[in-house]
Amino acid sequence: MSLRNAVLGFLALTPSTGYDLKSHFDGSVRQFWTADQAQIYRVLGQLVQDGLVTVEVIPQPDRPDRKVHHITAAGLAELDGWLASPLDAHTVREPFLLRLFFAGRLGAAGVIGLIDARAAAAEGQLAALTAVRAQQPNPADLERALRLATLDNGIRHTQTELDWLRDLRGTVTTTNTTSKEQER
Amino acid sequence: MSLRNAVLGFLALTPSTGYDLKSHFDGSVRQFWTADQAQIYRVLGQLVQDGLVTVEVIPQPDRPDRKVHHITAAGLAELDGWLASPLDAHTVREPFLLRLFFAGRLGAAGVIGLIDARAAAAEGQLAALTAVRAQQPNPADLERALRLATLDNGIRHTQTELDWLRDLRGTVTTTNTTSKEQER
DNA sequence: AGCCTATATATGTCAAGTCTTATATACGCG
DNA sequence: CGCGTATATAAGACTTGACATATATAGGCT
Repeated sequence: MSLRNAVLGFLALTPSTGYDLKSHFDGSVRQFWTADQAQIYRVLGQLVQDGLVTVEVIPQPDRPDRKVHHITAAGLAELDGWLASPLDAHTVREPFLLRLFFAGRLGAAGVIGLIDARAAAAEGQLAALTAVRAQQPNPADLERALRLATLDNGIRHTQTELDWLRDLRGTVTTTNTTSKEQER
Repeated sequence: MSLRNAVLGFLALTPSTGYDLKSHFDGSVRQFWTADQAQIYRVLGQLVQDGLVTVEVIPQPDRPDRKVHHITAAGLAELDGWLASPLDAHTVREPFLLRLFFAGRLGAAGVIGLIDARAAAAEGQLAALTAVRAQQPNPADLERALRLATLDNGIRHTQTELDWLRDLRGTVTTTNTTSKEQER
């Protein structure tokens, strides 16, 4: 359901083809939302049927015609309705935490391996995000400020994850040592 | 696919019925993983078919018989394989960030409303998590340390979210003021 | 010469998860 | 006395999303 609204959101910014939309998703919201290409086209079809979007066909000689989708007044209304609707408690899915929860079986060494792998991934992501962040100019308006904020959110949470991993690594080492000593 | 492994993980801790498993999911990993009751039963069926789990039927006079599921050696092997497998980059879904990305249309006042709603939810969650955390004894072994760590992860990220929201609130107010002054 | 990528849309299939309903009994609350 | 909750399992319908594949051309890389 959010994909539908996200597509409306992008179309409110600028009319786009399905192909364009896929680029927009991959380019600017990838870190907190992904969209499947096939799903985008299906959603566009629904939006047209529902009268929230109109299609302008731009013929191209060599390639498939561009079907540029424009948001309608009804579409904007639905978008605004979504933006202003109450927040629904969304169910988080963190596969890493799930694994960690059961990872005691691996023993301390195995857990350290998991932690380090996770930390490496987080370091990479932090580097990528800060690199993107460094290229951003100071936001001139609210819209840009918000987009920048979503980026900062990712950076802060990634940093928090790294901090937590560092502390956990220490704890696991200590706990393991203690446990070994108890065995003696 | 993770649900399958999580079920194996719980069964490795203690034999359980589908009903028990639902309670375990809701009770201890709810904050980072959810499981649908119907899905749990379907997964249990698959695990039995695959020989990773055996069923012990305990008749009950009044109620439906308890079908206690026990993990097999093959099941433990599969669990360990999962625990030690490389981490797959999981796609994050943050509906709030998606909304914020497009929320410029709402104007500063509307965005502040979104931020405050999110902050209220996060405050509530932080209170709930810290309350649970306060009841936990110091972990005696690795398994308990890891479970406590997943709780700490939630607390830290929730705190980070609150910090970010506070800063964002300030930024939105400032940006809005600047923008208004520019309009004059 | 062959392969990959980019541009552009579309269908088919499958897996996974969500929601609803069904069946049975017992206990506590108002 | 009815309603919700707890105990227990299970099937059905439905939605979403993920992945593969098809079509068509052009340009660049190896």
